Amino acid sequence: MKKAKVLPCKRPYSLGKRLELSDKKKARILAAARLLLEKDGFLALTLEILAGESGVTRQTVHNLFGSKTGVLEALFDQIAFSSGMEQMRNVMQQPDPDTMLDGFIGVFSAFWTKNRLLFRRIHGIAAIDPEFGSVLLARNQRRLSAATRILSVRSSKTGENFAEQTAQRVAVLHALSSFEFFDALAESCGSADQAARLLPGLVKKALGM
Amino acid sequence: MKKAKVLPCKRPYSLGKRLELSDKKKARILAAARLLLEKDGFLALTLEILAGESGVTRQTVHNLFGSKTGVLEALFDQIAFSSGMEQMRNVMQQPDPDTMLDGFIGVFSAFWTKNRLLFRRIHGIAAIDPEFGSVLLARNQRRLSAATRILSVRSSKTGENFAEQTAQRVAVLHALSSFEFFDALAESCGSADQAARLLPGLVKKALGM
DNA sequence: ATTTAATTTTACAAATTGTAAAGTTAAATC
DNA sequence: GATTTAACTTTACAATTTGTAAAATTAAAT
Repeated sequence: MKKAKVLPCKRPYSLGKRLELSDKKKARILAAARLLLEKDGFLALTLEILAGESGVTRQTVHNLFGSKTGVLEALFDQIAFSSGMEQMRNVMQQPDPDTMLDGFIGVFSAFWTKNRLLFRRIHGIAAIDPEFGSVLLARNQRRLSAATRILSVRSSKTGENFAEQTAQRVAVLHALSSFEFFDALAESCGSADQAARLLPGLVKKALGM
Repeated sequence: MKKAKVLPCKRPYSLGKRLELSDKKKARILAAARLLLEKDGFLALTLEILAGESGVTRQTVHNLFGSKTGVLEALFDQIAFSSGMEQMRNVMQQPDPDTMLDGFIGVFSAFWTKNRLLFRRIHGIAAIDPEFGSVLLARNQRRLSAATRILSVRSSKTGENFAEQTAQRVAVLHALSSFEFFDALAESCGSADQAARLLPGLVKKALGM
């Protein structure tokens, strides 16, 4: 005789501790993904290895992130929204545009330094995979609008209000504060710290300040 | 009765026309690889599709290039050693360092402009795959030594012979003449041509000239 | 004790890269 | 023109990896 399958009458159920555990696993997976990505690169990072390093099964990775690129997008979001970037708030509230500019450069130098290898991989993925590339555009956009604001405020304060020149300066500042340039400069200098020391003066000279 | 298999007594054989045909196929494959790479990126480029577009079988691609990355390395070599770069000879033979510098910037601006999408992909692959990354280092090295020469000659002519400052300038010039910076600047400006127009002045200001 | 849902286990399909062998074809040589 | 040579194709197969799906397990919530 079959056991009659009882129809589940829905009962309220809050996740509580189970959600905590799940979040911890998510965090472990992202941490492992970061290490593996930095160490061996995107091609060598398989979900099998990632799951093994995280202490879960491959299917759990799928359940939590949907796909391989899903893991990377989550990792990118985690980095972008947390460590180091919250200081941009303060920077953008400074009254003096020169102080803003220094803060802007400083925050991004620190950010690129801290996450250099990871961003190199992530930008690499964006460069080879147009679909993933769109993920980065939003971030770039925010840096662009910050650069625009800084230079607009400055040009209105100094009175030199040529729209064209400001647009050109914005482009230059945006390019000089990009990860790509920072990484290239750090490579040329021999260290990210040296690049961070060089950058502020370089930017000012390039902007003609 | 079996046909006795005749032992091949080696006879001289020069490839002649067959080599030509083979080279044409190679060229067709590389051309198709470039288009596909630029259009859809590295992940979407499969050997199956590449073979189809080139009018050969997948195994022929393997025979000619060994592997997928083999195709890319061959493509990279083809670009790096041919189109546009031969002008660097002339540039480096100029007597005046300022002329050299202008030529240096000009040649690379044109080179990056011409191969922008392709280099974006190639640098992307290098960024995600450490093994492939080493392929780019040699090229970067040649640009670095050119930058070093230009600035050394210049500092010895102007008399300002501080080794430290020259080293710093070399690093800056190397970073400002990198593909990564050019691509970022072109993105900010809206076009590669505009970036190419901006770059010479920017470099001079950044180098304090 | 029962219900719930996260996680694991297990199984499978599809795509892709890579390898290998036999057969085909056309150029080069005699 | 017949034979040799090697590029190329055809065909087949193995390995890896991603992605999907269902049942079984487990531990938390009720």
